[in-house]
Amino acid sequence: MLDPRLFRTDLDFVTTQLARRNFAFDADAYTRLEARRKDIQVKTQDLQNQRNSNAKAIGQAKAKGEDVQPLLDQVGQVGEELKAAEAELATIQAQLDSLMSSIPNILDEAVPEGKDEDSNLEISRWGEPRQFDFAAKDHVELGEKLQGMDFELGAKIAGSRFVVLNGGLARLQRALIQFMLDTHTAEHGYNEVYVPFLVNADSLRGTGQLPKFEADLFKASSDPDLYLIPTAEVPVTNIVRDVIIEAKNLPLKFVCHSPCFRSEAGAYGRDVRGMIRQHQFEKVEIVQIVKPEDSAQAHEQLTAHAETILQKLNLPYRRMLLCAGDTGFSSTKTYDLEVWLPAQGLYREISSCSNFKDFQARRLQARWRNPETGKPELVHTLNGSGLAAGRTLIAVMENYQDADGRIHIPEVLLPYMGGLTVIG
RNA sequence: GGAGAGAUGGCCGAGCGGCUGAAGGCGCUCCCCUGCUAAGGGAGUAUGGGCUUUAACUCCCAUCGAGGGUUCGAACCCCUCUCUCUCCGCCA
Repeated sequence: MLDPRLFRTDLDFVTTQLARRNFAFDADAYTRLEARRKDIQVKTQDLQNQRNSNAKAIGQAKAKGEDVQPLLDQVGQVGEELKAAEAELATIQAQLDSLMSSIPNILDEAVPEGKDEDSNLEISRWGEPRQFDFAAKDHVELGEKLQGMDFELGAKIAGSRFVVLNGGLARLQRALIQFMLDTHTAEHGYNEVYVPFLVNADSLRGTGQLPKFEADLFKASSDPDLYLIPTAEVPVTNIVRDVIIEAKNLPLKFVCHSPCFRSEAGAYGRDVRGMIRQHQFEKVEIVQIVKPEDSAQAHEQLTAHAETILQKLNLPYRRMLLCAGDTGFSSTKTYDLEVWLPAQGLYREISSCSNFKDFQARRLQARWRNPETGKPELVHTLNGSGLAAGRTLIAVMENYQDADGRIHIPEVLLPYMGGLTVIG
């Protein structure tokens, strides 16, 4: 949710900024709605004021033992009028809310123009892709050969876009998760949390998945309304919903492992092969809640924390700055980390690190008390994958394979593998 | 799943249908007093909105778990829901 004041003070700025995203904002419709809201709100509050002073007068007259009947006769129609005005205000307010919550965040100045991923900007590269003296196999082939990755079984048990991992590969994924959690808590100062994997609609509104992206979610129950989380970002960021945080407690840094569930509606035919795009996958998420002045720096830092994982695993990657058209709805600026997949010979998204500034905080009413003003002010929220475990598993398999299709365990994972050094 | 009790400011806690946005206490902030400490005295201390062509103040509106209702008027009465606690049952 954007700042309503920005709309009142600089509507042109809002319109041109949203156009960068190819978001057509109807400023005239907004202006008309806002004018009506103001009108009716003033009228409603006027009537409420009348009602209150009438009621007060009756109360006082009664206390003095006077006859209140003449007063009662006077106030008759205020109630009806007020009721109508309140109903109208509620309708307009709902329209305005629905309009406002469908508007994406304003992009950071640094975000390059462009309509899709082809315009994303490469910021840096790390690591040298390994030279293979044999034809590198992809993870599907490797997984089947090792009898550690079974998509048919996943399909039998659940359906398409599900997988069953077995033996060493299942353990390798768990090792990756453990390694990531340990690194972020011990070296990067994050606090590990365990959270609900089913969330209510309020939480999804807070982080921006609702109302616009319901189709991407799995709804688990209608009474009560519960959804499977598409990312731990949702429950973790909602820790601070409706909270006023003391300045001394900032920044808050959370790390959380969770399964993620995505319906991938609209992704039919894309990435059908293998574990790239599943309905269920494991991810370690890092989240920061910071003072507004710190968020730009925190964004760099948080992205570097995710990069550390790739570096320790010795997986070549590059950092991309997403262009205007590719940046997510709630984000002002997003870095994607893309890991090298040798079988396909390309870099593939494995982490997405975003600065939401106050966009989520406004929906969440997540605030801090600014000691300078003594007033509650909105915090800035950030998050990033640190990393997507399923895709990291793929990257390790493909980058650490040998000519016989065996997977060598990266050194940093050895302590988590119970003595296993090679799978296969 | 069954039976019962409850939800009021940062915390505890009072609250008769009518000057109650809310007593009192604790905490916190500022001031006074005291040689230091302790104690004492005074003042202040919710959030959002109306609000925009400045800012402050005054003013107005809303909010006592949430949503409806009754009423001229609801923290208080009625209904629905959510959550918490106690006991019983079940369970990893």
